[in-house]
Amino acid sequence: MNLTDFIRRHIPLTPDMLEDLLRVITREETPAHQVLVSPGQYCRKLFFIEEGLIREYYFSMSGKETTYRFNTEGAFVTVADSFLDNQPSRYSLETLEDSVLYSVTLADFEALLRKYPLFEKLQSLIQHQLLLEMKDRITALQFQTAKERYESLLEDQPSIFQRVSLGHIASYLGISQETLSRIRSKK
Amino acid sequence: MNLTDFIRRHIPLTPDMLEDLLRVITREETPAHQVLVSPGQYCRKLFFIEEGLIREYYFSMSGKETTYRFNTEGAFVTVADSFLDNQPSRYSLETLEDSVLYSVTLADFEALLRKYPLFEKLQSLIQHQLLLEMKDRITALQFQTAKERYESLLEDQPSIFQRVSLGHIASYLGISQETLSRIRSKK
DNA sequence: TTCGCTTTTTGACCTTTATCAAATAGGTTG
DNA sequence: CAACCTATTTGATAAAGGTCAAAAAGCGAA
Repeated sequence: MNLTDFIRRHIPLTPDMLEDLLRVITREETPAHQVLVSPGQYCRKLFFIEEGLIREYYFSMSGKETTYRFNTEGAFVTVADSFLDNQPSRYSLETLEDSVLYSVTLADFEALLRKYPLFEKLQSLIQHQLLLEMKDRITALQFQTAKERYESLLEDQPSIFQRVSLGHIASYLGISQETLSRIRSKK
Repeated sequence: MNLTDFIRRHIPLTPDMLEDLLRVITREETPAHQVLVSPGQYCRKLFFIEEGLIREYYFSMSGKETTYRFNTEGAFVTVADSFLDNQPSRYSLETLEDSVLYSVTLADFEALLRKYPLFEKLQSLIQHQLLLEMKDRITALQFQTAKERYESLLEDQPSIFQRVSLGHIASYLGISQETLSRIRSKK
């Protein structure tokens, strides 16, 4: 999924807009298992995934690692709290596959928004999707069983199971790897 | 906490802005245990709580009720997915105490944003706080124990325990009321 | 103060999930 | 193919939390 195609799905891109957009975005090819952001660092970029997979994760006080979210082709990714508020990140980002990414800095993105208010439509679209997804996630973690959450993920992002190791998926679901393995074998 | 005072904390309010603001907001005094939004309804208002407490909750397929969030004085409240995307709400809102609320419709709020771009600062402030809070909540539900989540709530919103019944708090924490009661007694 | 209602606590038991350890399966490289 | 490394599964046991039922505590109204 190409970034400009993606944008065109939601807003019409004039030649001027496209030119200014291309001026501020950077294309980068990143190998698998590359850490893009570590705890304490500033996440200064908003990424768009043209190809590949990025995992956002978190270290608990005990050093245990938990997957916060998987992002695949067509997704915008950043460590929101760090990027938006210019704070050191508590989360990490890493590629789990060879990836093709586009990135833009906050300043450039905001300049784009000011020059072409139409981009705000795109921004609010992304924000609203994110918000809805987070709400669903919270209610799921609150009252669904591990098996139900597993089945939801299987339905929503089936490809994840081919692309990501069980341990990462288990921590995303909030359960241990062994429990996930047992849920799977009973099907 | 007064709405205009709240706003003044973050952005300077000119007399013009204030006048236009007052023109679009409605003050309402709502008794306790009043349902403001039910599933299937459209949530057309953004509320500001001057006084009182609003609970946002959710019915699972089995009819079980889960508290999604508590909101108190100084908070902006709405059913985000319904308000922003003009969809029927899957969540409910109810007052748990006699409350003094201010409300504004989406159209009026957007008109205000267009006329005074400074209000965007307020908007993004609210959105960012919400986002951060939701992220924390997700990671907490993912890998913290019930006791740890209880302790976090006790630290972040101690007054909730004086104001809300245990059942509501338990579902907010993702545990049964009995478990919460046992956690409390062991302290 | 007592009755009735609601909320919270307690007890017994059961289910789910975590943890630790070991076995197995899969893949990669020499 | 063999050796090695990593990921996944399996088994045994323990801990956490759920469920159901009943008791106790709070609280308002008569």
